[in-house]
Amino acid sequence: MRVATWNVNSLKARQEKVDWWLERARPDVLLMQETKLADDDAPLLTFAMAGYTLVHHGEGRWNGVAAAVRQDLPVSDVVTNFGDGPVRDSGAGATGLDDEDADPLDEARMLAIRAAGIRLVSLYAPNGRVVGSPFYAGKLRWFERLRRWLDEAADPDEAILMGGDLNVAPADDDVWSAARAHGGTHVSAPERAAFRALLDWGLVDTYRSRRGEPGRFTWWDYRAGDFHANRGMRIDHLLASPPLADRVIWAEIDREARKGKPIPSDHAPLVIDIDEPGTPIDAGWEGALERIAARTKGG
DNA sequence: ATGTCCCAGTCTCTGGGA
Repeated sequence: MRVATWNVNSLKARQEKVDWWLERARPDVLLMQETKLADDDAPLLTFAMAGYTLVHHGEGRWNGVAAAVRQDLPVSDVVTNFGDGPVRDSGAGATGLDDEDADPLDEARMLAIRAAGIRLVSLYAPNGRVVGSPFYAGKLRWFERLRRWLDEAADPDEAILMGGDLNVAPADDDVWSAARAHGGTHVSAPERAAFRALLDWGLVDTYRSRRGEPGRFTWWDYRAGDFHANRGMRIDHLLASPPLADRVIWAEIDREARKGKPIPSDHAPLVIDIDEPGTPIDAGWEGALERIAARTKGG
């Protein structure tokens, strides 16, 4: 079982890159964020042609979360926006987040489904902009709502996998420079406490549980050659409940997807393989590609 | 380096967000 999460920074602009990556990595499930599409514009046919069912929760110009699931895996139990009702339309006429009444809990940032016996959640946490700003306060409120949803609607003894752009670098090893992180967000103590509250509930940071090295990031600013200088942050995560976390045999960030033309997203996909305990762990990405190709061929 | 990319509307440029 291969699951990935990727902030695509506009699914419309990135369709070709996403198609390429689905072919490259052949995930069973790809969780996506920042699709920037209304549900009516979700490219269901394009994903169907690639062999995937697309479940989409969007609002238009901003945000938007989705899950692409291998076509032969039935999808059930769809929940959007923590079950709190419809999000607001950010399309024509909307003023965006500058609206004083804007609340990230009214935005398309959460989608849960069940597939392959796993509860899968695609999450796009608010950016927060500047520590102490109303947007930062909204970010922390959103994390409180996420934790409450876990408390009320989920169970750490079941198979649950939460993936997404959480816009938090959990530790200093997860950022090129904690002192220079933009606006001080993503690394502040309250944000890291909000992340830890998810671990306290019972979730495991699957990437960190399998990969100890510092300086491995999922996001790099487009500007100033930050990607090539590896000035980035590890802010996209796959958090698993213990029954799943114990079976994670491999975790990787695919930097290849952040390179080349057409212009990629500013995030790279994070991917994990879940298999029987004791399955040998391949050294790197190419080995994992070979493993998935062999399994695909063998049925 | 105020550095780049996305989007929609004001529409071949601008402004907001990341």
